[in-house]
Amino acid sequence: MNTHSFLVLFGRDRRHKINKKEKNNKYHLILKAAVKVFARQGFYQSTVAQIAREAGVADGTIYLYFKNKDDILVHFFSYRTKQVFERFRAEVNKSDNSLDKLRNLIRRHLTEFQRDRDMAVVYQVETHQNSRLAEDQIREMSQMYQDLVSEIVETGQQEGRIRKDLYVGLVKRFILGAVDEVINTWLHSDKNYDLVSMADPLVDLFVRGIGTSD
Amino acid sequence: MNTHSFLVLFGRDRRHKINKKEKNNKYHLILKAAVKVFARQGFYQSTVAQIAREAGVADGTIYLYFKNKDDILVHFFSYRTKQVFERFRAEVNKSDNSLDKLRNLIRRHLTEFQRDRDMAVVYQVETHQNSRLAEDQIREMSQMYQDLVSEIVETGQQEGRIRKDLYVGLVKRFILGAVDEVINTWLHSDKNYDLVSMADPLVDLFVRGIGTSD
Amino acid sequence: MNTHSFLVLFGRDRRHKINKKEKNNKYHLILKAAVKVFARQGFYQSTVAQIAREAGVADGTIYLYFKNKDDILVHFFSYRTKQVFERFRAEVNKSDNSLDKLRNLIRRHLTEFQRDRDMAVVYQVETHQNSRLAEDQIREMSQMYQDLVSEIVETGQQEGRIRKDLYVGLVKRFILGAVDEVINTWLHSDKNYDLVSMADPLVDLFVRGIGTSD
Amino acid sequence: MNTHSFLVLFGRDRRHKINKKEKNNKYHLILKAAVKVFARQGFYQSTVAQIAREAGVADGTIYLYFKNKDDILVHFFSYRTKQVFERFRAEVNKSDNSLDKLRNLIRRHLTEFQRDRDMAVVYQVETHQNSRLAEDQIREMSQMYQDLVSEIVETGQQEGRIRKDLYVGLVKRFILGAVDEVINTWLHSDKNYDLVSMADPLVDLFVRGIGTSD
DNA sequence: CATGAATGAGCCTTCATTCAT
DNA sequence: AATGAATGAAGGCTCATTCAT
Repeated sequence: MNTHSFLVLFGRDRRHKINKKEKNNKYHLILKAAVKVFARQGFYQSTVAQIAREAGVADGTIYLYFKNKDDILVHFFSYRTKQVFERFRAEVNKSDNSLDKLRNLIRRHLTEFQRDRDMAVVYQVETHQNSRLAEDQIREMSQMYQDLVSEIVETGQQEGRIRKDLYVGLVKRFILGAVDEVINTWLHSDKNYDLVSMADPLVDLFVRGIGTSD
Repeated sequence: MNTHSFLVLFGRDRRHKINKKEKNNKYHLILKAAVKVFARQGFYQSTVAQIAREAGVADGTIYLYFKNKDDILVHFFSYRTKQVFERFRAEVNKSDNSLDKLRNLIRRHLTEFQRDRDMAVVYQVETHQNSRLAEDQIREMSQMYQDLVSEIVETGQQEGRIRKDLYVGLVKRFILGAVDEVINTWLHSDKNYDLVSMADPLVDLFVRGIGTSD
Repeated sequence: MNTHSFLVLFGRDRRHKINKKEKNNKYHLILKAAVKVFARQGFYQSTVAQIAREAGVADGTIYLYFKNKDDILVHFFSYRTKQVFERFRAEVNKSDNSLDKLRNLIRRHLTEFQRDRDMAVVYQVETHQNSRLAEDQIREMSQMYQDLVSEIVETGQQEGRIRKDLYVGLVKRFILGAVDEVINTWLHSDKNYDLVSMADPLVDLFVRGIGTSD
Repeated sequence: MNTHSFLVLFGRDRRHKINKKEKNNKYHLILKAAVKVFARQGFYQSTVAQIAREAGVADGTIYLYFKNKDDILVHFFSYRTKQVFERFRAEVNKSDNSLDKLRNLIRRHLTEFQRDRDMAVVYQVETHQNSRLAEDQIREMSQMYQDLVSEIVETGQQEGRIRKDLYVGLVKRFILGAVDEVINTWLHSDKNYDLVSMADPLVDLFVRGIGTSD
């Protein structure tokens, strides 16, 4: 007996809630199917019919949950990706040490993107597009990430673990860019290596650079 | 015997020369127009008619120089972008010192992408797509870039300027990723700052990292 | 034996009455809502969902009272409009004098159409359509109207008040057409004048024409 | 050898003109086909595919000549119907006598609408619609017609042939309405009688009315 | 070589209708 | 009886590509 049947048997009066959940389920069902299709073929190469087929619903059903095709992408960013980025913050907060914060962030980043490859692909593509359909959502997430790095750098500088002569704006791009590229390479590879194992070497590069100390 | 066969028999040489030149001109004309349109609207959002209008030719003319719409993008990568990447090599060769090589590479990279913004946009988008129309070309260029970094790292290690305990494969992504992100941010900004000025601080980060030495 | 059969056996009368009344209520509710929506947007531009919303019922409920969308229009004509046209007859019967009959008819016509603007619009549109969904109903009403005019003319001819050298078939169209156009103009105006006030001048035109007597 | 090949052989220098005409022809071809389909099924029941088939062109070709489906109707009114209404004016100008002017107008009206039945149907439907796609064009034509009637009435009043105690605004609707209804009835009949033969009896009704003189 | 009118496959979206609840 | 989520057929429109001139 699983959680669901438990609710059915003992939680009858929660009927409305269950319905709510089922409705929610279809929303998520379509969203997940859409991201899968987008990941495989790209947004513009994907058809609503393909998404519907992937989700196992009729074409028209899509429009009960999303305004139009574009809207699916917007929802993906404002729901799924935002969710992931909020986990990043939680991870950073787990430690007080700046370098641990950084390591936690990178590890989590790679972990989440490895776990949900479809999300990773769509995220990569869309954030590098010029005319971004989910412009606002992307900007918001980017800001969230940069704030985390800012916080890490500031903490590190106070601790004396991070250099004080840094242009923080550049550090943000430096870190995000490197992580993105590691993910991007993984996505275009055969993916038969562990993405998360890149975290520690990467952090090492961030902190110590490639140069010798002298 | 019609007009055409007359020219074929008696006007061959002259005709061929003129055609060659015109063809070349129009080929580049269309290519440039296409990249401009792609940069503005994305590949799939751009229409052949728009490219033709931008180039000042008829729609049908496009098909005298390119097999189809996809082919334009392939040509862009195999012609224009390859050209740029070859300049990177030349730049790296200008110095014997590994860190100078690196600095030269990054500077040239930023210089070229700042100079031709349309190319930059199309390059960014296309290299992050999953289903890459110009798969082969992109792979080739990526390889070219990575070879440069490999060479720099090896040189540096021999010189004692670059750490020996590095996973070179990761260093490549580390560097390319950071540069890409700096460019990407610039492309999505108001572009009223000098991209090339990011080169030296970036190289400094690559070499020394963000950590304090102790 | 279930709840339903219990009611069938012991509660027949009461149940039927209630149902009949509720059904009737909802039937009229939907019909009125439909006409309102049709008047605003035209039949084909109106959706069943809009009608349902306007009536405050669920989409599916419509189909408990009407076979399909077309059927609503048919019912409108066979119920509402027919009702109106029957009042015309009553009005004509109120007088024995042919010209009074005519005046009463025109007045009533304008009065009813001014009172129920939605009906007026739908009637106007539908009677001028080529492929009439409510073909039979419209034909029947048209016949009803023409019979009234026939009767008026015949009475008038016997009284010596109406010319005997008339092609009665044409007179019918002459009168109905003029009234229709007066209504049509009113419907497309700002409607801030009294439609009924047109009755007497109109009857005057019907009777005396625009020419001088000599 | 047919007409076409004759032109090809001997009429070469008219090449451009022929093209121009053919182009024009396709515009008219589609317009005519569209009106035919609209007349048969109504605007909203007609599909672009049907129009294309009727015109013998591809669906997409429609959009080379018209912005969208609505635009076809607008063009119909601003081109074809306007043309007809301008002939009305010419006809009215043919005589100086007010009653002859009126007779000429009515005759021409019935003649043109009998000649082009498709136009007649579309005109009837569209002018009685509430939400008129060709609102402006219809208003303009209506005005044109009313101006003609105004002119006729004024002339007649000066001549002493038309009563001076008339509300001219009503006379316009009185006349147009009756004519419209005569046409409307004809359109919904088997059309095996001559519409134009209604002109004289109708004018007689307009001028003398149905009443006896005393 | 160059043109651009014509094509028609394909896609997004709407909406009348059904049916499980 | 009533609901409204789900369906899927159908239609307007776009646009890459062709080909007669």
